[in-house]
Amino acid sequence: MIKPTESELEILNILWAEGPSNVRSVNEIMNQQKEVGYTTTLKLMQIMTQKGLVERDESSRTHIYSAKIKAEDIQGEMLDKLLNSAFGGSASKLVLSALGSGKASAKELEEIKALIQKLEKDGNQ
Amino acid sequence: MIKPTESELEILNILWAEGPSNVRSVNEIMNQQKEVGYTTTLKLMQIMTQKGLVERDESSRTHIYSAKIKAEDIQGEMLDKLLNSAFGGSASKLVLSALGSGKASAKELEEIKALIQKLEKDGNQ
DNA sequence: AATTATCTACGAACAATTTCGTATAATTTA
DNA sequence: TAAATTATACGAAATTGTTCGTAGATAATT
Repeated sequence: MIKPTESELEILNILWAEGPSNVRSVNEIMNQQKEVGYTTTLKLMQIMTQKGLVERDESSRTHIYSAKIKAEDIQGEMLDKLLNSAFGGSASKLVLSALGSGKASAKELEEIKALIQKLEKDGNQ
Repeated sequence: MIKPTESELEILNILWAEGPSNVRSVNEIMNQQKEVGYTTTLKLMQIMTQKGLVERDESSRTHIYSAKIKAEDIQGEMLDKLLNSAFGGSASKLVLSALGSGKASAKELEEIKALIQKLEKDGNQ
């Protein structure tokens, strides 16, 4: 699978959140965080099309782009990379670090607990 | 805080694992994975010194480098970045993805469960 | 003491990524 | 319909990161 660069990932995130979009609206969302020229975003999205990261509907003048890869796939891959590059392969260290920062809500903690219980049950069979 | 590049992170990992080291030994460990010239590693470590990522003891001809930042700090920072760049800020999605890949042992799952319980308890007070 | 090995410093080539200017075409507005 | 706006395409500059060659100093070996 093709690995997106930093900027490409930003765009993918927008497409995942917003669904199929044109360059202008992607660029506007990008600009909420940092200033980026329109043609910069355009160029990136063109490159992403070439790489097969996004799909482009050219039926009208304003092209519509949509993410071609699933968020989960990239997430899993990047997580794996981080796991090995920064956490020495220890998933628990990573999880502990993630939970420790206090970013998960009570409901989310429940979800995680439920998954752990399931994993433990399956593991014992 | 300064964000290390890919290569710099590799070196930091070695320094975290091995403790204070000279360029040669870092380079040798690097070479176990991929071929890298000695001066390449040297240059990287010099740059890292400038950036303040490592500290250098110059008291003898062969300089000794040690990581200046804690593994936990970088880990937390990189995790945070990944969280926002690839998981839309949802810590639970990240954790679920990490646990789902089956990389955590039974003992690790217990650790995580214990932390969750602690978090839930603290949160209710 | 001369040769060889090992070390740092440093510039610069190379590569990947990001940014944007300019050209050109289509559409909308005045 | 002329002018202004809004698109895409594309080349190339700018930026960032990586790699390494060469020079010069110090230390070890013969």
